[in-house]
Amino acid sequence: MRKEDLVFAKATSKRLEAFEANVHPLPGIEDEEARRTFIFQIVESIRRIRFVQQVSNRSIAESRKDPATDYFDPVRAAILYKQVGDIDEASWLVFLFVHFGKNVKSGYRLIADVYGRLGHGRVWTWAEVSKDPLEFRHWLDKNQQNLKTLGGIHRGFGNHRKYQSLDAWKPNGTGEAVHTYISWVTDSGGHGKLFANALAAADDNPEEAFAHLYKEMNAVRSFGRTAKFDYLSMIGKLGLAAIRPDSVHFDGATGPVAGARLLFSGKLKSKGSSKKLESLSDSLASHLQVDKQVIEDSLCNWQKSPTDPVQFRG
DNA sequence: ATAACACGCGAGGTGCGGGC
DNA sequence: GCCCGCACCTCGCGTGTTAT
Repeated sequence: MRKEDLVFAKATSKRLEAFEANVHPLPGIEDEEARRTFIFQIVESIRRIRFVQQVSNRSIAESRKDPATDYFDPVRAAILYKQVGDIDEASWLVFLFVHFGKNVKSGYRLIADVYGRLGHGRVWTWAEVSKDPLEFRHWLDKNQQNLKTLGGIHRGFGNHRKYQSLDAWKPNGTGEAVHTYISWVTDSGGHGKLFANALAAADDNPEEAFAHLYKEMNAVRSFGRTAKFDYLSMIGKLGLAAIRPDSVHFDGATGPVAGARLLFSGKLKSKGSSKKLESLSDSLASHLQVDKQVIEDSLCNWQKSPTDPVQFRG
């Protein structure tokens, strides 16, 4: 661990003790090994979540926007578009990033080849795709097989999206997800207005606006708990809207809930509603002075091996 | 050795019914 | 009405096994 991480780990340790004394016991980390591992996971989560901000502060090559090159990176591309004030294109890239994810083997190849129409000239920019979503779906339908295997190159979804289908017409396929996303956004008149409306409804409270959008985003087909949370968190981190997770949002989660169960009850199997675990986790985030996403993320990773610090992969 | 195949599974999603 | 738990669905991936 780097020096500043150690300083932070020490502070976190103190705050955990205060939480145990004043709010709720943490039987899951009574064991010293488990406690060290949990703190380690928090440090790791913060590092990953800060990564986006750090990248934003460095200069980014223009080729990151180009799906025809190996440099294509949807997050860096989104940062570049945001820097020139193109909120629509930046947010659209965040959507693609969350929908397809980053595959362990093929990286962003699937996003690049959907966004870049398999290298056939034009790009499915927000302007193009939102103008005629049906045209996109027909293109997707025609290129199902090509997207999967053209040139002997495998293109896959990321681990978080392993249940997602590339299908253009199925209710839970990519076509429907893209189409419902476009409708959701254009119904408000674009991303800028969509986010502005949410902030206005929330009196500019970043957490309330997040909660508002989290509910609204049910309109996007196949975007469940994880995708909504990741999308809106990323929109916030990139500064595309001044929003921030209001809660760990445990509704329908498995991994993070298991982590919370273990932390707050000491057992993986125990009674106790996920609503209760959710509010305890939210409270923990506040006490540790970290973003809700940090707790959500670290609980999930910690629970996989509670006494053994494993570096996050994939 | 490499490809084709089979199988179990997962930081998931949706819908429904029961309990409060 | 909210919240919970459950059953059932989904689909590509990793892993191991069998066929070339």
